[in-house]
Amino acid sequence: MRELDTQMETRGGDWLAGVGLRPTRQRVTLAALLVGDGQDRHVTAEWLFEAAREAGEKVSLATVYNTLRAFCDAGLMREITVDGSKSYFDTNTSNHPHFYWEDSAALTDAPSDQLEIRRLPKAPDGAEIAAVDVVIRLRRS
Amino acid sequence: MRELDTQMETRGGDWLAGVGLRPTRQRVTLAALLVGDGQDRHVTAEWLFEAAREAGEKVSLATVYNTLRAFCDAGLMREITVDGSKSYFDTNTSNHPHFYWEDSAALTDAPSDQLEIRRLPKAPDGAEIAAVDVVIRLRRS
DNA sequence: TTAAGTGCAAATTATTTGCAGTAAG
DNA sequence: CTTACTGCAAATAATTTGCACTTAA
Repeated sequence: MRELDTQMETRGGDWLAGVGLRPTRQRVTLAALLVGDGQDRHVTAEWLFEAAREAGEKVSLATVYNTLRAFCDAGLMREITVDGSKSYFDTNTSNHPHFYWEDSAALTDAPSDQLEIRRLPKAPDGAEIAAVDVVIRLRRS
Repeated sequence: MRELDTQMETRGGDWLAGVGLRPTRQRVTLAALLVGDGQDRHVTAEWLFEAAREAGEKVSLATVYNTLRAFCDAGLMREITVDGSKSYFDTNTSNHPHFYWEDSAALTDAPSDQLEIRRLPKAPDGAEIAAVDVVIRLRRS
Protein backbone atom coordinates (compact mmCIF):
# COMPACT_ATOMS: atom_id res chain seq x y z
CA MET A 1 0.00 0.00 0.00
CA ARG A 2 0.93 3.62 -0.44
CA GLU A 3 2.79 5.74 2.05
CA LEU A 4 1.18 8.84 3.43
CA ASP A 5 2.74 12.08 2.20
CA THR A 6 2.56 15.53 3.73
CA GLN A 7 -0.15 16.76 1.43
CA MET A 8 -2.40 13.86 2.34
CA GLU A 9 -1.89 14.47 6.01
CA THR A 10 -2.57 18.16 5.59
CA ARG A 11 -5.77 17.43 3.80
CA GLY A 12 -6.78 14.92 6.44
CA GLY A 13 -5.90 17.39 9.20
CA ASP A 14 -8.00 20.14 7.62
CA TRP A 15 -10.91 17.77 7.33
CA LEU A 16 -10.73 17.16 11.08
CA ALA A 17 -10.18 20.76 12.01
CA GLY A 18 -13.32 21.66 10.15
CA VAL A 19 -15.47 19.97 12.75
CA GLY A 20 -13.34 20.59 15.82
CA LEU A 21 -12.13 17.04 16.39
CA ARG A 22 -8.82 16.87 18.21
CA PRO A 23 -6.21 15.97 15.56
CA THR A 24 -4.38 13.14 17.26
CA ARG A 25 -1.77 11.16 15.37
CA GLN A 26 -4.17 8.28 14.85
CA ARG A 27 -6.99 10.44 13.59
CA VAL A 28 -4.75 12.34 11.19
CA THR A 29 -3.46 9.03 9.84
CA LEU A 30 -6.92 7.62 9.32
CA ALA A 31 -8.25 10.87 7.89
CA ALA A 32 -5.33 11.00 5.44
CA LEU A 33 -6.06 7.47 4.31
CA LEU A 34 -9.71 8.33 3.88
CA VAL A 35 -9.65 11.70 2.18
CA GLY A 36 -5.96 12.45 1.60
CA ASP A 37 -6.19 11.96 -2.14
CA GLY A 38 -9.48 13.76 -2.55
CA GLN A 39 -11.30 10.62 -3.65
CA ASP A 40 -14.51 9.37 -2.12
CA ARG A 41 -14.06 6.07 -0.39
CA HIS A 42 -16.19 3.27 1.07
CA VAL A 43 -14.41 1.38 3.80
CA THR A 44 -14.99 -1.18 6.48
CA ALA A 45 -13.26 -0.86 9.84
CA GLU A 46 -11.13 -3.87 9.03
CA TRP A 47 -10.03 -2.43 5.68
CA LEU A 48 -9.01 0.88 7.23
CA PHE A 49 -7.18 -0.90 10.02
CA GLU A 50 -5.19 -2.86 7.43
CA ALA A 51 -4.52 0.23 5.34
CA ALA A 52 -3.08 2.02 8.35
CA ARG A 53 -0.93 -0.95 9.15
CA GLU A 54 0.36 -1.12 5.57
CA ALA A 55 1.12 2.59 5.58
CA GLY A 56 3.35 1.86 8.54
CA GLU A 57 1.22 3.61 11.16
CA LYS A 58 0.04 1.77 14.20
CA VAL A 59 -3.51 2.17 15.40
CA SER A 60 -5.60 -0.33 17.30
CA LEU A 61 -8.70 -1.81 15.76
CA ALA A 62 -10.81 -0.45 18.62
CA THR A 63 -9.59 3.03 17.83
CA VAL A 64 -10.44 2.56 14.18
CA TYR A 65 -13.98 1.69 15.21
CA ASN A 66 -14.22 4.57 17.67
CA THR A 67 -12.77 6.96 15.14
CA LEU A 68 -15.13 5.96 12.35
CA ARG A 69 -17.99 6.45 14.77
CA ALA A 70 -16.64 9.86 15.77
CA PHE A 71 -16.31 10.88 12.11
CA CYS A 72 -19.91 9.84 11.49
CA ASP A 73 -21.17 11.66 14.58
CA ALA A 74 -19.33 14.75 13.40
CA GLY A 75 -21.00 14.47 10.03
CA LEU A 76 -17.79 13.77 8.12
CA MET A 77 -18.91 10.34 6.98
CA ARG A 78 -22.03 8.24 6.56
CA GLU A 79 -22.54 4.68 7.67
CA ILE A 80 -24.04 2.41 5.03
CA THR A 81 -25.60 -0.93 5.78
CA VAL A 82 -25.89 -3.43 2.98
CA ASP A 83 -25.48 -6.89 4.37
CA GLY A 84 -26.16 -7.51 8.02
CA SER A 85 -22.65 -8.73 8.65
CA LYS A 86 -20.58 -5.57 8.43
CA SER A 87 -20.80 -1.79 8.17
CA TYR A 88 -19.39 0.40 5.44
CA PHE A 89 -18.39 4.00 5.98
CA ASP A 90 -18.64 6.46 3.11
CA THR A 91 -16.65 9.69 2.88
CA ASN A 92 -19.28 11.09 0.55
CA THR A 93 -22.01 12.34 2.87
CA SER A 94 -24.47 13.42 0.21
CA ASN A 95 -27.48 11.20 -0.38
CA HIS A 96 -26.60 9.05 -3.36
CA PRO A 97 -27.17 5.52 -4.64
CA HIS A 98 -24.70 2.66 -4.27
CA PHE A 99 -23.68 -0.41 -6.15
CA TYR A 100 -23.15 -3.43 -3.94
CA TRP A 101 -21.10 -6.16 -5.60
CA GLU A 102 -22.42 -9.34 -4.06
CA ASP A 103 -19.48 -11.48 -5.18
CA SER A 104 -16.73 -9.34 -3.70
CA ALA A 105 -18.81 -7.64 -1.02
CA ALA A 106 -17.53 -4.28 -2.29
CA LEU A 107 -19.52 -1.07 -2.14
CA THR A 108 -19.07 1.67 -4.73
CA ASP A 109 -20.91 4.78 -5.82
CA ALA A 110 -23.49 4.47 -8.53
CA PRO A 111 -23.64 7.47 -10.86
CA SER A 112 -26.19 9.58 -9.03
CA ASP A 113 -26.92 11.79 -12.00
CA GLN A 114 -28.49 8.77 -13.62
CA LEU A 115 -30.95 8.12 -10.84
CA GLU A 116 -34.24 9.86 -10.64
CA ILE A 117 -36.92 8.97 -8.15
CA ARG A 118 -40.40 10.14 -8.99
CA ARG A 119 -43.33 10.16 -6.63
CA LEU A 120 -41.47 9.10 -3.52
CA PRO A 121 -44.01 7.78 -0.97
CA LYS A 122 -44.83 10.59 1.43
CA ALA A 123 -43.93 10.16 5.06
CA PRO A 124 -46.83 8.97 7.25
CA ASP A 125 -48.25 11.53 9.69
CA GLY A 126 -45.96 12.32 12.58
CA ALA A 127 -42.89 11.26 10.66
CA GLU A 128 -40.49 12.88 8.27
CA ILE A 129 -38.06 11.38 5.82
CA ALA A 130 -34.54 11.38 7.22
CA ALA A 131 -32.91 9.74 4.21
CA VAL A 132 -33.62 7.51 1.25
CA ASP A 133 -31.12 4.71 0.83
CA VAL A 134 -30.86 3.12 -2.58
CA VAL A 135 -28.65 0.07 -2.99
CA ILE A 136 -28.36 -1.58 -6.40
CA ARG A 137 -27.23 -5.15 -5.87
CA LEU A 138 -24.99 -6.46 -8.63
CA ARG A 139 -24.22 -10.01 -9.55
CA ARG A 140 -21.58 -11.12 -12.04
CA SER A 141 -23.32 -11.90 -15.33
CA MET B 1 -50.72 -12.77 21.61
CA ARG B 2 -53.15 -14.65 19.44
CA GLU B 3 -53.60 -18.40 19.35
CA LEU B 4 -53.07 -20.24 16.14
CA ASP B 5 -56.27 -21.62 14.61
CA THR B 6 -56.70 -24.41 12.10
CA GLN B 7 -57.10 -22.13 9.15
CA MET B 8 -53.83 -20.36 9.91
CA GLU B 9 -52.00 -23.63 10.19
CA THR B 10 -53.51 -24.86 6.95
CA ARG B 11 -52.40 -21.74 5.19
CA GLY B 12 -48.93 -22.02 6.67
CA GLY B 13 -48.76 -25.68 5.73
CA ASP B 14 -49.74 -24.96 2.13
CA TRP B 15 -47.11 -22.28 1.94
CA LEU B 16 -44.48 -24.85 2.93
CA ALA B 17 -45.82 -27.59 0.68
CA GLY B 18 -45.53 -25.26 -2.25
CA VAL B 19 -41.76 -25.40 -2.14
CA GLY B 20 -41.32 -28.95 -0.87
CA LEU B 21 -40.11 -28.13 2.62
CA ARG B 22 -40.86 -30.86 5.13
CA PRO B 23 -43.78 -29.59 7.26
CA THR B 24 -42.53 -30.26 10.75
CA ARG B 25 -44.48 -29.03 13.77
CA GLN B 26 -42.04 -26.14 14.27
CA ARG B 27 -42.13 -25.04 10.65
CA VAL B 28 -45.91 -25.18 10.47
CA THR B 29 -46.11 -23.09 13.63
CA LEU B 30 -43.71 -20.47 12.34
CA ALA B 31 -45.29 -20.44 8.89
CA ALA B 32 -48.74 -19.97 10.44
CA LEU B 33 -47.47 -17.04 12.48
CA LEU B 34 -45.90 -15.54 9.38
CA VAL B 35 -48.56 -15.98 6.72
CA GLY B 36 -51.53 -17.53 8.54
CA ASP B 37 -53.61 -14.39 8.33
CA GLY B 38 -52.69 -13.56 4.78
CA GLN B 39 -50.91 -10.35 5.80
CA ASP B 40 -47.39 -9.45 4.78
CA ARG B 41 -45.07 -9.32 7.73
CA HIS B 42 -41.57 -8.06 8.56
CA VAL B 43 -40.02 -9.94 11.43
CA THR B 44 -36.77 -10.42 13.26
CA ALA B 45 -35.74 -13.84 14.52
CA GLU B 46 -36.24 -12.67 18.08
CA TRP B 47 -39.75 -11.37 17.35
CA LEU B 48 -40.82 -14.62 15.74
CA PHE B 49 -39.32 -16.64 18.58
CA GLU B 50 -41.35 -14.60 21.07
CA ALA B 51 -44.50 -14.87 18.98
CA ALA B 52 -44.20 -18.66 18.92
CA ARG B 53 -43.67 -18.72 22.65
CA GLU B 54 -46.72 -16.55 23.23
CA ALA B 55 -48.82 -18.74 20.97
CA GLY B 56 -47.92 -21.58 23.31
CA GLU B 57 -45.68 -23.46 20.88
CA LYS B 58 -42.14 -24.28 21.81
CA VAL B 59 -39.38 -23.79 19.29
CA SER B 60 -35.74 -23.06 19.98
CA LEU B 61 -34.21 -19.80 18.88
CA ALA B 62 -31.66 -21.68 16.77
CA THR B 63 -34.46 -23.38 14.91
CA VAL B 64 -36.14 -20.04 14.29
CA TYR B 65 -32.91 -18.81 12.71
CA ASN B 66 -32.43 -21.98 10.69
CA THR B 67 -36.05 -21.91 9.58
CA LEU B 68 -35.99 -18.30 8.48
CA ARG B 69 -32.86 -19.07 6.51
CA ALA B 70 -34.55 -22.12 4.95
CA PHE B 71 -37.61 -20.04 4.02
CA CYS B 72 -35.36 -17.47 2.35
CA ASP B 73 -33.38 -20.11 0.50
CA ALA B 74 -36.65 -21.59 -0.72
CA GLY B 75 -37.72 -18.20 -1.97
CA LEU B 76 -40.62 -17.84 0.45
CA MET B 77 -39.17 -14.77 2.14
CA ARG B 78 -36.61 -12.05 1.59
CA GLU B 79 -33.99 -10.87 4.04
CA ILE B 80 -33.82 -7.11 4.45
CA THR B 81 -30.89 -5.30 5.99
CA VAL B 82 -31.44 -1.85 7.37
CA ASP B 83 -29.24 -1.34 10.37
CA GLY B 84 -26.17 -3.47 10.78
CA SER B 85 -27.33 -4.93 14.08
CA LYS B 86 -30.15 -7.23 13.05
CA SER B 87 -31.85 -8.80 10.05
CA TYR B 88 -35.48 -8.48 9.07
CA PHE B 89 -37.32 -11.11 7.10
CA ASP B 90 -40.14 -10.09 4.80
CA THR B 91 -42.92 -12.41 3.68
CA ASN B 92 -43.49 -10.21 0.64
CA THR B 93 -40.85 -11.35 -1.83
CA SER B 94 -41.58 -8.81 -4.54
CA ASN B 95 -39.16 -5.94 -4.95
CA HIS B 96 -40.71 -3.03 -3.08
CA PRO B 97 -39.64 -0.04 -0.96
CA HIS B 98 -39.64 -0.01 2.83
CA PHE B 99 -40.13 2.48 5.59
CA TYR B 100 -37.68 2.10 8.43
CA TRP B 101 -38.80 3.79 11.65
CA GLU B 102 -35.56 4.81 13.30
CA ASP B 103 -37.14 5.40 16.71
CA SER B 104 -38.80 2.03 17.09
CA ALA B 105 -36.52 0.09 14.73
CA ALA B 106 -39.61 -1.20 12.93
CA LEU B 107 -39.73 -2.03 9.25
CA THR B 108 -42.93 -1.65 7.23
CA ASP B 109 -43.89 -1.59 3.58
CA ALA B 110 -43.97 1.73 1.82
CA PRO B 111 -46.75 2.04 -0.75
CA SER B 112 -44.93 0.76 -3.81
CA ASP B 113 -47.41 2.18 -6.26
CA GLN B 114 -46.18 5.59 -5.22
CA LEU B 115 -42.56 4.95 -6.06
CA GLU B 116 -41.20 5.36 -9.51
CA ILE B 117 -37.54 5.15 -10.35
CA ARG B 118 -36.50 6.72 -13.60
CA ARG B 119 -33.16 6.30 -15.29
CA LEU B 120 -31.78 3.67 -12.94
CA PRO B 121 -27.98 3.56 -13.34
CA LYS B 122 -27.15 0.75 -15.75
CA ALA B 123 -25.12 -2.15 -14.43
CA PRO B 124 -21.38 -1.91 -15.21
CA ASP B 125 -20.02 -4.37 -17.79
CA GLY B 126 -19.88 -7.91 -16.58
CA ALA B 127 -22.54 -7.33 -13.98
CA GLU B 128 -26.30 -7.43 -13.85
CA ILE B 129 -28.73 -5.94 -11.41
CA ALA B 130 -29.93 -8.54 -8.93
CA ALA B 131 -32.19 -6.20 -6.96
CA VAL B 132 -32.73 -2.58 -6.08
CA ASP B 133 -33.28 -1.98 -2.39
CA VAL B 134 -34.99 1.23 -1.40
CA VAL B 135 -35.23 2.09 2.29
CA ILE B 136 -36.92 5.30 3.35
CA ARG B 137 -35.68 6.20 6.81
CA LEU B 138 -38.28 7.92 8.97
CA ARG B 139 -37.79 10.04 12.03
CA ARG B 140 -40.53 11.28 14.33
CA SER B 141 -41.28 14.89 13.39
C1' DT C 1 -35.68 -47.28 8.25
C1' DT C 2 -33.34 -43.23 7.17
C1' DA C 3 -32.38 -38.75 5.80
C1' DA C 4 -33.85 -34.40 7.28
C1' DG C 5 -34.96 -31.48 11.23
C1' DT C 6 -34.49 -29.99 16.10
C1' DG C 7 -32.42 -28.33 20.43
C1' DC C 8 -29.04 -27.33 23.16
C1' DA C 9 -24.56 -25.32 24.18
C1' DA C 10 -20.44 -23.87 22.40
C1' DA C 11 -18.26 -21.23 18.63
C1' DT C 12 -18.03 -17.16 15.50
C1' DT C 13 -18.01 -12.46 13.95
C1' DA C 14 -18.54 -7.64 14.18
C1' DT C 15 -18.58 -4.16 17.33
C1' DT C 16 -18.48 -1.82 21.95
C1' DT C 17 -16.75 -0.77 26.48
C1' DG C 18 -14.07 -0.39 30.97
C1' DC C 19 -10.17 1.30 32.56
C1' DA C 20 -5.28 2.50 33.15
C1' DG C 21 -2.02 5.02 30.67
C1' DT C 22 -0.77 8.95 27.05
C1' DA C 23 -1.10 13.07 24.78
C1' DA C 24 -3.36 17.53 23.10
C1' DG C 25 -4.75 22.31 24.47
C1' DC D 1 -2.64 20.51 34.33
C1' DT D 2 -6.93 18.51 32.74
C1' DT D 3 -9.77 16.34 29.78
C1' DA D 4 -10.05 13.84 25.75
C1' DC D 5 -8.01 9.87 23.29
C1' DT D 6 -5.83 5.35 22.82
C1' DG D 7 -5.03 0.53 23.46
C1' DC D 8 -5.77 -3.55 25.22
C1' DA D 9 -8.64 -7.19 26.85
C1' DA D 10 -12.98 -8.47 28.29
C1' DA D 11 -17.95 -7.87 27.32
C1' DT D 12 -21.92 -7.87 24.04
C1' DA D 13 -25.11 -9.21 20.52
C1' DA D 14 -26.70 -11.48 16.62
C1' DT D 15 -26.19 -15.47 14.30
C1' DT D 16 -24.20 -20.11 13.15
C1' DT D 17 -22.71 -24.75 14.06
C1' DG D 18 -21.51 -29.48 16.00
C1' DC D 19 -23.61 -33.26 17.48
C1' DA D 20 -26.79 -36.53 19.78
C1' DC D 21 -31.63 -37.06 19.61
C1' DT D 22 -36.39 -36.87 17.12
C1' DT D 23 -39.56 -37.34 13.55
C1' DA D 24 -41.66 -37.18 8.87
C1' DA D 25 -41.79 -39.97 4.76
